[in-house]
Amino acid sequence: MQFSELALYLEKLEKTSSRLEITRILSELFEATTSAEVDKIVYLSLGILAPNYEGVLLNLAEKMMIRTLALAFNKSADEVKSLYKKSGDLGDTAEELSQSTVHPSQFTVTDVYEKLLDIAKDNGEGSQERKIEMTSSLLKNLDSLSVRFVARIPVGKLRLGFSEKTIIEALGISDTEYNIYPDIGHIAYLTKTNNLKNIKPKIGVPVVPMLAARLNSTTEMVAKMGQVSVEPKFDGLRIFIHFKRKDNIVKIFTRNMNSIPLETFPELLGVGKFIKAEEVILDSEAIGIDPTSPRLRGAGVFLDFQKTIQRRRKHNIKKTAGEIPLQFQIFDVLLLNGKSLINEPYINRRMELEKIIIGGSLLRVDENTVTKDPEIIKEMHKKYLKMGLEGVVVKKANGKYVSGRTGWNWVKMKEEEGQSGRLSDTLDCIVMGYFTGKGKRAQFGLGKILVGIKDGDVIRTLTKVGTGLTEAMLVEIKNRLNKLQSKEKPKEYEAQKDLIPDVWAVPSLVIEVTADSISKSTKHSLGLSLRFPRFLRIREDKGAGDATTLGELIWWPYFSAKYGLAFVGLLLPASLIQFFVNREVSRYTAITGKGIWSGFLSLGKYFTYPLFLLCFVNFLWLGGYASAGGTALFELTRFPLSFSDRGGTLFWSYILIIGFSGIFLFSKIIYKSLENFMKVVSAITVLGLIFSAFQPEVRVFAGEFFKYFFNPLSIRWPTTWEASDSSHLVTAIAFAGMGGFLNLLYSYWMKDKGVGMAKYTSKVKGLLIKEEEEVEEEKDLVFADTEENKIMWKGWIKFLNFDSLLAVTINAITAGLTTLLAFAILFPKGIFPTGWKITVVQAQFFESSLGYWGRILFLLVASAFMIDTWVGLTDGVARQFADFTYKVRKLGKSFRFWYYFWLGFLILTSLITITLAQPGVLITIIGVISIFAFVLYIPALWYLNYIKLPQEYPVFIKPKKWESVTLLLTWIFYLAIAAGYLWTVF
DNA sequence: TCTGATGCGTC
DNA sequence: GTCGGAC
DNA sequence: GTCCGACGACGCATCAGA
Repeated sequence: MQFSELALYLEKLEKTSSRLEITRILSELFEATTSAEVDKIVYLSLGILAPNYEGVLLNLAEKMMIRTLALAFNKSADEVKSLYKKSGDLGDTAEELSQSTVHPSQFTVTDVYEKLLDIAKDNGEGSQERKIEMTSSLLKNLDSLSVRFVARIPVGKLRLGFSEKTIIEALGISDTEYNIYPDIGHIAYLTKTNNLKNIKPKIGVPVVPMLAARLNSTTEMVAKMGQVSVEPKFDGLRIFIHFKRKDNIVKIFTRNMNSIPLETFPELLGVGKFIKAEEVILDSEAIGIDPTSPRLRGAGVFLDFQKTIQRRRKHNIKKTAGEIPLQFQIFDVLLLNGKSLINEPYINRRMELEKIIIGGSLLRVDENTVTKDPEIIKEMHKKYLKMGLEGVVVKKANGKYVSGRTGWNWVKMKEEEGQSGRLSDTLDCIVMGYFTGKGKRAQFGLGKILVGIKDGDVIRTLTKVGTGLTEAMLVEIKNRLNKLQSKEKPKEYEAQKDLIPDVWAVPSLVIEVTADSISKSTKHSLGLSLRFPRFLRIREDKGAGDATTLGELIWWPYFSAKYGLAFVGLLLPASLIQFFVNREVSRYTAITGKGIWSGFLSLGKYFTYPLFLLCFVNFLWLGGYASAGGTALFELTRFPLSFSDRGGTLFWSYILIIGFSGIFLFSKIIYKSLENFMKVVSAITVLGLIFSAFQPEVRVFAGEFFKYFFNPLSIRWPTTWEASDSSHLVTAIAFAGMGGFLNLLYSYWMKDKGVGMAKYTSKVKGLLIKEEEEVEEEKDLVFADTEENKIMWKGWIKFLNFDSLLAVTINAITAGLTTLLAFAILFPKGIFPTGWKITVVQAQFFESSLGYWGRILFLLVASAFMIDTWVGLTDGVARQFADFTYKVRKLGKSFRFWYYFWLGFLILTSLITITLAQPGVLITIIGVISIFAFVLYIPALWYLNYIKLPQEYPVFIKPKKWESVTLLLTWIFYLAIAAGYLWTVF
């Protein structure tokens, strides 16, 4: 057949949209074809030269075709490009160009096919030029209509409205043969020559894979499929393994029926050792495993898709295979010892699988749950998401292996019911410009849009979006953007050169976008991008100034990361400034030997009573620390299995609280045991954080990070501000250096440490420790103005400064490191921890550097850290309260009585309050109140230490002038924060 | 020998 | 991979 | 429900050209 004749058919096909009509025309075409050419016609009309698994590639596509057309029709590449922009189709462009030239010779279909095959075969040095020349001479010798279609073939876009399925229908056959012998050209040939007979899957020939439809309602699943098998969905590569023991044949195919050379996955060379059968075809998902993780019962820790895909390579295989070992999650068997299992019910196929697979670190049969209960599907879905997997695949229990996505046999579910993407929040992005569409989209003049996010004053590209747009929306957006059109790139935009849209738009239009996850990007100027982005809607209510900023993309586990770099600059001053408060608190105790509340009380009840009330309310919520520890333990143990996050957290929190309350009973000097325990826990935490921070993936971010860390002046505030944001920010500032009422605890720890005059007062001991002498209220210990005392005083002050500075510095370091890690690890992955998840997510810091055991270690340390904080606070607060009540009302009870009274009260309160809210919320309450506490009591500290005590004690204890200046500045700092907070909230 | 452009294939 | 349009 | 064709990010391979 002359190619020109085929072209007439193709033109007719292109014009018709009805599939019935297309099918009719195709059968007419096949009727008119000889059996010798039918395969070539089929291939060419699909834009291919051979079935995928033969790996015939032209290596000539869009850009090269533009050059080809320029060469063939004597135009400049720019001229071709601009025509292409307009038509959106290189075939149409080629046709248009070819009309002005003569086409001397004619080619048959076979001629064209063979010439293209020659082009495909060429490679090596100079091949690009030769390919272009060959293609160009082919086009020059065809009539214009043929040129249209031949030019489209290399680009792989025939746009005729049909593909394999329709061809099969046109051939008048069922798809069963094609599905197990997916060479459409050969099938057409066999049909034409009446040789198509029943065949079965064959080793070395791929099977068209069965795909999962999507549904995110579990009840619908059960309604459609009845009894189902629920299985994890891994984020790896779909791999078919063909194995024949005789001659040790191993062949591998992908989802698209491409064959992969066995050298790519050397671990499969010896796969026969793990298969108890002579001959099998297995369906599986290959997924990379973290080689540093221990393999518990053979199972490893999964790497993400980006890592796994690196295994698909030709070079450096050995090294990469060591870094990214693959685990094959097997879930189906299609051929077993010569018998096709395709028509067996799924459950039976699985039973066979379990018999023949020797599970280990190479092959593993997916775990599954057979059920009819939508709730159980939901539970499994939740569980697998928690394990870091993609979701679930739900399979009809008695379904056959049906190639393609037809019917409700396999169903996948990624996101929660009712959600549109797996990202926890949708993003509001600024539309930076648009690209003219290709093919069908060309008529709308817009095919996709370039979208970005504000990063300070600059707007950086995040992703292109082209899916999710209806045709009406294409038009709508185009019209809007034309009004916002800008000849040049707006100067606040930053975009790399292969991301220049056809039309720039001034920042104004905001759209809502969703996606599955956030990935690191080298292509987009933001350094991040979206996996599977899709358009949701135009945000009519938002202008460019309201769009999501870079800072809003993360939520620092310690309340700060939500503002990303914008917050970082505040961190260092916020942690260090508390030094001045700590120092005054401890100074008072060192001089008088008394707790700080005694000092406040000496100032009068009208000041102290309200302050105490505030303090009292504040510490009702300290159970938040215990429940944060509980979250970590629940995550670690996953026990009790059936409990929700909340239930499990409460369960472990109660165990922790009750367990650790023992310290109060048995400890000789409570402060000592707390501090020793804390030392160990802190050391592990800090070392782990430092170690994690030195991992290469974190180091990359360090430069950028520290620039902001040490230069608070470069803080860029997020443009949107919600009341809850203010609370988080204020809390972060308060906690950066352990602030608010917590600073007052210093006084009591100093007392127990016996610093200064406190060494002459008694210490609080455990309830069950026999006490020779009752702990009493402190005596008034005033020392004389002697040279000896002066020297002693200098020593105390040195110690106080050192101790306070040490505490503040450690806080600053941990806070800084955690922010860095959040920025480097959580941010790129798009993990925004909230509520119960805060502690758990931080485990990823350790996991990223120390692997599986790092995670375990972190969760253990985190729970220890949190419960220890709770114990420490409960003890300290009980003393504050006891100090206060003992002094205020002489009820005839001892200090020790009041201490244990408040201890009991606080433990009880913790047990109750942790049921009311998540740990994050509880801790936020403490943080916000703390800021106001500073404003109230810093002046009181000043009065006590700078005015009152110098009147009663020797003059040498009077602080220096500049010290009162630092205290004043500190007070102003907190005053400003508190005022700012009130201002944004109200 | 390195880098950018282009193509192809995975999800 | 996601999504919308045509049938 | 089915099929088709718009569109996404990103990793590796190859070739051209500095």
